Amino acid sequence: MGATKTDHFTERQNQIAKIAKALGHPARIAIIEYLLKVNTCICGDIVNELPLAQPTVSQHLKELKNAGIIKGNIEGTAICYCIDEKVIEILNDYFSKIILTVTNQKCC
Amino acid sequence: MGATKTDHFTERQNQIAKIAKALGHPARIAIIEYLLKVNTCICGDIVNELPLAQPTVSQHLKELKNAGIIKGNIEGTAICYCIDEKVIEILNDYFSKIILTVTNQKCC
DNA sequence: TTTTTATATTGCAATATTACGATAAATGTT
DNA sequence: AACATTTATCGTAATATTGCAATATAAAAA
Repeated sequence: MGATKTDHFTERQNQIAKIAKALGHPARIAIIEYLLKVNTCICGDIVNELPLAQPTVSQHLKELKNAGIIKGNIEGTAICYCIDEKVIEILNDYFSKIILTVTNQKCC
Repeated sequence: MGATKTDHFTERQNQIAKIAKALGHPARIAIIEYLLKVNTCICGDIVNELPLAQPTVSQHLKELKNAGIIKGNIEGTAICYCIDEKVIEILNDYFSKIILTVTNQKCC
C-alpha cells in the first residue's frame, strides 16, 4: 500500500490533513519562516537560504504551492513567493477550536 | 533518498514539522476529532469509529502518541486516550504568530 | 485455568516522499 | 543571436508511509 484512503474521510478532514502534511517537513517550515523574516514577497534567493540543492527546494516550493500555503508571481527571471494567509487562517481557526474544546475537557 | 535531513534545520523547525507531519493524515485528524467529540478520554472504541483495520488504527495512534499529540493511560483491558493540549498549544501559538506577521505584510 | 476482549507488534506489498544530478524552459542581458 | 540567470522537470536511488493479515500480548471474565 502506501496510498492514503482519502475517500473514507470527510472533505474537511482531508483538507486539514493536506495542509498539515505540507507543513510536515523542516525545509518547508524553514521556507515559511524565511518568507516571514523578509516580511515581503521575495523574488529568488530562497535556494541560497536552504541547505538543499536547487531541485529539492523547487520541489518543496511546489508542494507548499499545491497545498495553497504560498503563492508565486512571475517577476521577470525570478518568481516572487509569499504566504497565502487564507490557508494559515484555516489551520489557526481549526487549532483554536481544538484548544477551546480540550481545555474544557474533564480528562485523565 | 527518502530520509529527511533534520540535522540541517533548527530544533524548533524540526519540532513544528514533526507535529504537523503527525497531523498530516485524515485518519489521524479523524481520531482527534473523535476524541474532541466525546469530550473526555475514551477507552477503547476508536477502532470501530474508523474505516480502517485495527492494526492500521493502532499504528496511527502510535504516531500521534509519538508526536505528543495524544496520551494514553492503561485502564484495565482498554486504553484511555486523550489529547495533550500542550502540543496543540505549541502549534496554535506558532500559527497565530504567522497570521500576525503575514497580515502586516506588504505583498503582491 | 481457559476463554474472551482489547491493543500492540511483526512482516510484507504497494505506494509516496526525499534528495539530487542532468537537463529543459523561460526570460533578461550583451 | 549567443549567453547568463533563474526556476522547473525528468529520471533515479534510498528511504518512509500506509494498510492489512497473522500473530502476540495483556488483563478481565467465566
